[in-house]
Amino acid sequence: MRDATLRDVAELAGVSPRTVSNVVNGYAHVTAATREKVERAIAELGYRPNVLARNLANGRSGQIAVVVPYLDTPYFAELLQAIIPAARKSGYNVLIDQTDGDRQHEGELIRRGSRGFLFDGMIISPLGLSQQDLSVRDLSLPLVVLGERVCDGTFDHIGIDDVAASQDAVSHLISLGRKRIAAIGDQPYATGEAAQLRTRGFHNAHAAAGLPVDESLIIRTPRFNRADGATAMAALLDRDDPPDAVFCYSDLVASGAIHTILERGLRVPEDIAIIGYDDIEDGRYSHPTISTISPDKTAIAQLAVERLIMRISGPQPVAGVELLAKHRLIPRQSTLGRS
Amino acid sequence: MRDATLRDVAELAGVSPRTVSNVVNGYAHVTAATREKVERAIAELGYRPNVLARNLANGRSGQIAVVVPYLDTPYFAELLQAIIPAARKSGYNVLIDQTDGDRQHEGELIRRGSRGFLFDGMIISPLGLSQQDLSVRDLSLPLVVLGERVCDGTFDHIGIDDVAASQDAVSHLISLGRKRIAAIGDQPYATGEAAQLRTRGFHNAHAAAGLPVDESLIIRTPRFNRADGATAMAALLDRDDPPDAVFCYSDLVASGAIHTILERGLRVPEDIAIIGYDDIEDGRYSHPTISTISPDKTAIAQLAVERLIMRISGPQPVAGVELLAKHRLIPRQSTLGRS
DNA sequence: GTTGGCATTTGCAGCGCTGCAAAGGACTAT
DNA sequence: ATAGTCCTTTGCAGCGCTGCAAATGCCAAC
Repeated sequence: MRDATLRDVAELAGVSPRTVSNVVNGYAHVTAATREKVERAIAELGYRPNVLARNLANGRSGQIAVVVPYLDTPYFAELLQAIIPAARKSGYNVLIDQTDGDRQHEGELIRRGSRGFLFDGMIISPLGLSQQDLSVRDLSLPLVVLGERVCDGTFDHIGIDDVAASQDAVSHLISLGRKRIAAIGDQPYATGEAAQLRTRGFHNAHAAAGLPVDESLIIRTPRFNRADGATAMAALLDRDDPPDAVFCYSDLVASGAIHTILERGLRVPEDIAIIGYDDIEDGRYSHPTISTISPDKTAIAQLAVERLIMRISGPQPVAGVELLAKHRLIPRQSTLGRS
Repeated sequence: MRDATLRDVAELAGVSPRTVSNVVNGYAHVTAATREKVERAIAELGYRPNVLARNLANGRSGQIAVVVPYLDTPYFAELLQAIIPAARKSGYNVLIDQTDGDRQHEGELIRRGSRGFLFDGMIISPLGLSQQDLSVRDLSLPLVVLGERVCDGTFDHIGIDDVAASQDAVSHLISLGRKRIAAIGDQPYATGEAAQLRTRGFHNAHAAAGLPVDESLIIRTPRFNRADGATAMAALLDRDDPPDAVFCYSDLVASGAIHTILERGLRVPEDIAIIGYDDIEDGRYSHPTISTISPDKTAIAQLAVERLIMRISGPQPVAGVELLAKHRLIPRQSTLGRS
């Protein structure tokens, strides 16, 4: 049978459709008697407002898009897990998009491609987009950018202090007496900003300790995944002078690196200490457990949603702000050993 | 500035709005000349069809909901990663919902709660819902159920042959000469159907090999996560007669179990062999790598989307079918050792 | 008794698009 | 010349809801 509409309810309750709408939307000036009549009719007919029609009428979709490069990367999955409830609490649905880090795809999204009317705003964690790409986007799209990007003032940006966090990680390795420290995950190109910040933190930590940096120990990888970590680590181990510690730019990289080390019969952390980045659940259960930098994901999610909704409902344009969530160092077995 | 509408384009091109609509939708009988005129106008105005309005007009939302218990469980993340492109290829957007396995939440969804008009159909991987819950759903909602559930004929169901797969896993352990084999992940209650099927496979394998089953080695867990695996394994190790192999009902459980074993200074697989289920990426890089049952996730995703779309567009009602995707045993270090 | 003010309810129009069916036009067959 | 056919384009109405502003009713105040 056809779904009940506002009009059906109105008829049954003996009021105008507009009044039913008022009741449904919690409009203040409705007498208790009317409200009750209407509510009874609603219950009787099993009426549910048609979100589509509502959205069309008021020009809002009630959905926000969250765009990540890879859904199956634990860090993003965990972040999404936090974003969805935060958005729902504010009455928004989340539309998830994965781009595989494809610049074109990401570009189409921020220019509001074919599906542009489907969401009121977007939280994006760009991988392929450069700073420049971001500035030619559809400016009418409320946007919050996650991850390390310098903010150009037209959108909001939320992340953690990558330089400081990386410095913390490397200082931790140094404090354990490690001298030859490698880094896995540097990226030279325009879109590798996050990587570059981490590399800067790597240098800072050395400088702070008066330790020289062996540039050849900074390994570049195309992505931050396990396979890249494993490969890069293999290259390091093939050298005559392998490192005694490695700062990995993600926990996945760390996981791959550890895999390679153990495969070769070496020990973590006795032979080589490893620290990662992101604090994914995996690292708390792997063997050894992985020391890491833990960004406050809940805070990031919360901030991102709040900020986006503010942009959606508030008057445009608002100057973009840069918000930093907290992070902390979590030492585990991969640096401390089994205690 | 206001977005261009169909009418704007029509005016500029000097045709009726309906004709523009025809062009946009690729209606066959439009002369090349007209089509070109319209297309030029579209380009000039930067017109993009308003999906919301379109959906309202034709009564379709163009979105399908995919409901999983936990987004950050690698298995579901990997499955989603496969479902999204499959759906998009057919012109559908995916709306992701996580329920935390909450029965109420899942129940509201399949009864088409408040957001009911937002999607045309649903793919759900239920955790809290029992067979009975599923049958009182909104029957007008095209539904595809994932995971192990017996199909009641009103919806489609897609999974793998859990009993056979589990039997394969346990037979593998037996073929390696293991005698005291434990199982972690059994669930007695109505919603633990998947677990019960796996337990049945566990029994079958023993029977096939003429090996007795020690029922006390079948450990129940509330969920299939790492923490549960770790706890259950600890209980097994605390016994006077610990097992020499464990069949874990998910790779996460296996990961947790391995964690515990290694923490206690025992070796995998020398002391205890472990096999998991799901083939998540994690297990290919952990140490040791985890032997597992690999369900064909791409096939599951493909089948689920195809079947759902068929239900959405086809004439209702169609009898529910039971589709099985392939699975295979992937032996790795956690049973074979380092080769 | 009348007026003003407020609480409550209503009608209208329209969000931007498509389904439907029919009108118009060109062409062929009779 | 006329009817029949097919291709192309069009108009109408309406999907179900809300913004807006006006209408209605009620009460206190004059």
